Amino acid sequence: MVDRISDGEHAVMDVLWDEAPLTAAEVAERIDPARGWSDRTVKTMLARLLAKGALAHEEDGRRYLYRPLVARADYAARESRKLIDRLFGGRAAPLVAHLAEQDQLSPQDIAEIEALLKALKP
Amino acid sequence: MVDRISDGEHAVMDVLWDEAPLTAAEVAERIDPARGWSDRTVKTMLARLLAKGALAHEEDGRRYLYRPLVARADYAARESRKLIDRLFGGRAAPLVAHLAEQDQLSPQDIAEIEALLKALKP
DNA sequence: TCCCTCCGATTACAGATGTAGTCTTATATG
DNA sequence: CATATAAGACTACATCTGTAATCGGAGGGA
Repeated sequence: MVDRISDGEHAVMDVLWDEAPLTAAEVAERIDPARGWSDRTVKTMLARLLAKGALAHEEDGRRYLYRPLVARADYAARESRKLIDRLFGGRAAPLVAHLAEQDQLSPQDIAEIEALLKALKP
Repeated sequence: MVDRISDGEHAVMDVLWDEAPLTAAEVAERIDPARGWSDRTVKTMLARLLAKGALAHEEDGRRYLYRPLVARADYAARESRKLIDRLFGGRAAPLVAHLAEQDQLSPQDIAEIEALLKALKP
């Protein structure tokens, strides 16, 4: 049911992934001010996310409390897979290789990833 | 100038990243048949990619030869960075951690990445 | 020479997206 | 009690995308 979360919708999900449930007004307060959104825009995003099943809402007096229905990790997994499929032939290693070539890995990143991989090995 | 390459446009870029220059008809032949596109659709994509500066074309008699202006690696870098910024707080290590947790790394991936990282270290 | 065909250019049109504005209704306040 | 507000519901509208169809001109065959 949750087809695709657009970039704008993602900003709303981000807020609710950090803290939920929240009212529409509370979500609007927490949206990255850099977007310069009016609260109407936030309400539109909430309505669209509800319609596509990414959020649930429960009544709280005469307003709603919104809560995510998709987990951030699930969404991240889907998006990562799409990127890897589209750009790296479906395999993760070329993505890491790519990041490495582009110097997008700090020494700290490298250390962390090595530790991770070590832990993964049988 | 190359703002965003949509999913459909990406299918066309993929063909031209593999082989260029090509005529519109040649691109159409090479598009993944799974898309079921008419050649009109391919022409539309070519026109849009031209307009947004992702392709160049040169005349060849009464038709054009198209070639990419953005490199696949550059595009991959931009898209990877966007994903990492949006979903992983701008750091690559959590992405790899995430792939690991989701069992999206095969033993071969792990071996390859380890070798890569080893080579990166001073 | 005249028409058919193949190409690019232009136009179409519905659904998604960004970005709100207006309508309706149920409280809260004077 | 009457009315101003504030929430959600519905509507708006331009742009981007997917997916073509149509128009107009240049070459090639009859």
